[in-house]
Parts: sequence; C-alpha cells; structure tokens
Amino acid sequence: MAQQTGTARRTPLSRERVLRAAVAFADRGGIEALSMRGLAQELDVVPMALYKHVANKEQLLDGMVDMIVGEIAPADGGDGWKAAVRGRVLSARAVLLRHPWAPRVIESRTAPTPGVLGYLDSVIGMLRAGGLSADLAHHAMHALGSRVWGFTQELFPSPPVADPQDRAEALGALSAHYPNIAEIVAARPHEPGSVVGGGCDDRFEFEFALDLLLDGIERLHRSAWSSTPQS
Amino acid sequence: MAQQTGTARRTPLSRERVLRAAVAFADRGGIEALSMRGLAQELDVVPMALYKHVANKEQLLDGMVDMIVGEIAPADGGDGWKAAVRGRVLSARAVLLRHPWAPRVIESRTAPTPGVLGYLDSVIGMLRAGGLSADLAHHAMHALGSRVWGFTQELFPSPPVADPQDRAEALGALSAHYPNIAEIVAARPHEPGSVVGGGCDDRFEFEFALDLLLDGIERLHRSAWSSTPQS
DNA sequence: ACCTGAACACCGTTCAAGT
DNA sequence: ACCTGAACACCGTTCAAGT
Repeated sequence: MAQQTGTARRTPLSRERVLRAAVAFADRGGIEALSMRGLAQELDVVPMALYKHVANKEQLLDGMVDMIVGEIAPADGGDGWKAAVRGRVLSARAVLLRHPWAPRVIESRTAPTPGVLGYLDSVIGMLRAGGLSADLAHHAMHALGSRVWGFTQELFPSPPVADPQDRAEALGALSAHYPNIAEIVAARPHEPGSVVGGGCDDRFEFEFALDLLLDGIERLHRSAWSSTPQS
Repeated sequence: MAQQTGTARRTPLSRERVLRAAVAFADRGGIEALSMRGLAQELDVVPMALYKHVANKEQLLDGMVDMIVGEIAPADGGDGWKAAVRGRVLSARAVLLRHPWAPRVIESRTAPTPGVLGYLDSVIGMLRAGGLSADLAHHAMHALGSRVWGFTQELFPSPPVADPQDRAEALGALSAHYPNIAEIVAARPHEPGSVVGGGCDDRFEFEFALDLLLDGIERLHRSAWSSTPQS
C-alpha cells in the first residue's frame, strides 16, 4: 500500500521499463543521484522488486549503456571509410550529449555488453570495408579509444566564468602562477554561439583531434603501414 | 583507547601523512575500497580525526592526485619539443602504472588542483618553447587529452584468457556474432613478454596513438596552421 | 579549544517471514 | 512460488556532549 497509490495497477515492471526509467533518472538528476532505492521509488515499487529484472546495480548500469548505444545512428555506406567513420562517431557524440552521465558509466564497465561489442564490431567493419588491414584497423581502434563513443576525457572542466570582470580577475590570478595556461585562455576566441559559458568549443576540439587521428590513419593506410615492419 | 593500541603515541597526523596513507591504501586495495572510515582505521585513528586535515573525501582525492602528479619526472630541455613532450608523457604513464586507480580519480575531479595546473602549464610551455603558436598549442593539448596524464580510456578491459583452449572457444563464440572483432583478436601477435594475459600491448597502443597525434601536430605546425584560416 | 562518540541520512543486498 | 519487510553491513558527514 505504501508503494501503490490508488487502486489502479501500475504497468507491470519489466527489464525494459526499469532500464528506461534508469536512463531518464540519470538524464535528469545525474548518475550520482541514481540509486536502486531512488529508482524503485520513482517506479512506485518496493526496492527489491527491481532485483527481479536486474541482478544488481552493475547489471543495471550495463543495461543502461546498451540502451543508449542503441540510439547511435546505424552505419551508412558510401563516401569512403573515413567519412563514414567520422559520421558515425559524430552521431555517437550527439547521443552522449543527450546523456551526459554516459561517459563515466561506459568507463566504469568491467566487461563489454552485447550492444557495445556490436557497435565496435560494426565500426571495425567499416574500416575493413575501406580496405584497411586487420592490423591497422586494430591499432586505429585503440588510437581512437573513447572517441569512437563520441567523448574524450577533458583535462578538467573549464569553470564557466560569465562575468567579464570576474574573467579578467581570474585571468590575472592565473597568469601569475601559470603563464602558459593564461596565454591560451586569453587567446581563446570568444564567439558566444559556439562557446558555452566561456569554455572551449567542445565540438571544435573533438573534431580537431578526430581528424588528426583519421588523417594519420589514412596516411598509414596509403603507405601500407604494418606494425611488424617488412624486412 | 580503542584507537590507540599500546601506550606509545603514534606519529601525529598531518595532511601529508593522511594523503600518503590514502595513496598507499588505493595502490593496495583499489580506489573502491578506499573509505574515510577504512583509512582512519589504517592510521589507527578515529574517523573524524581525518577531517582536521581534509575537508571531505573529495578534497582527499584532490590531494591524492596532486601527490602523484608530483611523481612525474620534471621537464628536461633539448631534443626538440616533440621528443621532450613524448618523454614527459611516457614518464607520466610510468607513474600511472604504479597507481592504477589514478585515471578514474583524475577523471572525476571537478576543479583542477595547483599540481595539475602546474603540470599542464609546463607541458604547454614545452610546446611554446618549440615554437608552436598559442592557438596550435591549445588545440594540441585538447587533442592529447588524458594522454598527457599517461592514460587513454580503453574501450573495455580485454578479459585475460590464459588457457589456450578457453581462448580458442572464446574466439569461436566471438566470431559467430562479432566477426570483425574476432578477426582482430585472432590476428593479434602474441609475444609473452610484451603482452599481459592475452590482452593487447598497452605500451604499443599508447605510443602508436601518441605518435599519431604528435606527428599530426608537427605537420600542422610546419604548415603554419591556424584555427582561424588566413584569407 | 580541541577531540570524539553517537547519531543521521543514506547505500546495495541478503534473508526469512509472510501470502 | 512469489513477493517484500526488516535487517545487515556498510557509507560520508553533522553535531552535541565530553575533556
């Protein structure tokens, strides 16, 4: 009675419904707010009811990752492997922008889920279809690293300093101890549209590094690079 | 009395001693085992005693990061910016191999500590000393991302499958659903020295991607690249 | 003034008692 | 057989009572 308000029965729980609610919960309140107890309350259910559909919290997180990996746009052919991989990765990035908690959760997984393996397999397939050797494709995947999921580990979140005067003061304090950082921050172009809260242009930085890597991989491919050098 | 066994007074607590113990604790038992209560017990002290030296657990983690950043070898001049940055980053990697918990903690920081800023500033300084523009140095730092700390986000930890027969079976199961992954795993060279537990050669993968990025940055530098294209 | 035991408000998960 | 309340073994941190 404490859990069921009113007399109408709720939609019965299912793994699907649990996972969907968990994703929505994390989207709204952040991953650190997501608890089994809190999620149960959200679903108007006793905490232990969740354990009928997920073995434990780790498996809940696994399921959440699989769910959002499913949101990544499927591969489309044409335009060559480089454009295809680029497009797919940028699609993954768009997904992660909707689920800011996902990078941290992806990082914390200890074993790959089927959805994760399927996505990786399909990206490798795009490289192979483009003629890259298994060897180069392998190292290319490692080099791309978390970028195939659409995120990079930022060095640190740049603090949003909105007020111009605060900004000037912070810059002064910075340059006293960290002149090189201060120089970079000062030189940063400041277009209000593309830059959020005075930070760097995440999209630009992401594509800059992605293209640096894809161009380098393409160069190696053209020169028939191999990790075990031919004699 | 419950905390102090015997009559001899322990070395008095200090921030230094707390941080050092926390690092040792995480090195030994992993970061998820590190709790304020457990750390206090390790130091033979009542939990609340820690709060004299760190404001809370977040500040404890900040201090731990600063402590290991201090272990990174200082910059040495000569050999050009590329070799200098490369050497410094590989030194950072050596530090992180001693502290496997550090990547996850570094990622979870919400504001940079002085030690972190100092390290970043010095790496930027190396790029600038090599003649790179502030603009290029800025984007280069973003592109390197967590690699300047000596780690990359692995896609997922490759499960160590020691037994050759298990390995063959796992490969068969893999190829049924994920042919491209299976191909790469099968093609993987298998030198017992460099490869731990059947996984990839982490050192090779790290240097492969690092050099891809450094070479790309060098190429942009030589061509006087700018993020705001000259008309 | 300093230190610290107990308490608070949480966790994830086990388990036995209820239907 | 299924479901679930209570309990267990933890957390980080507050706070008031002790010295």
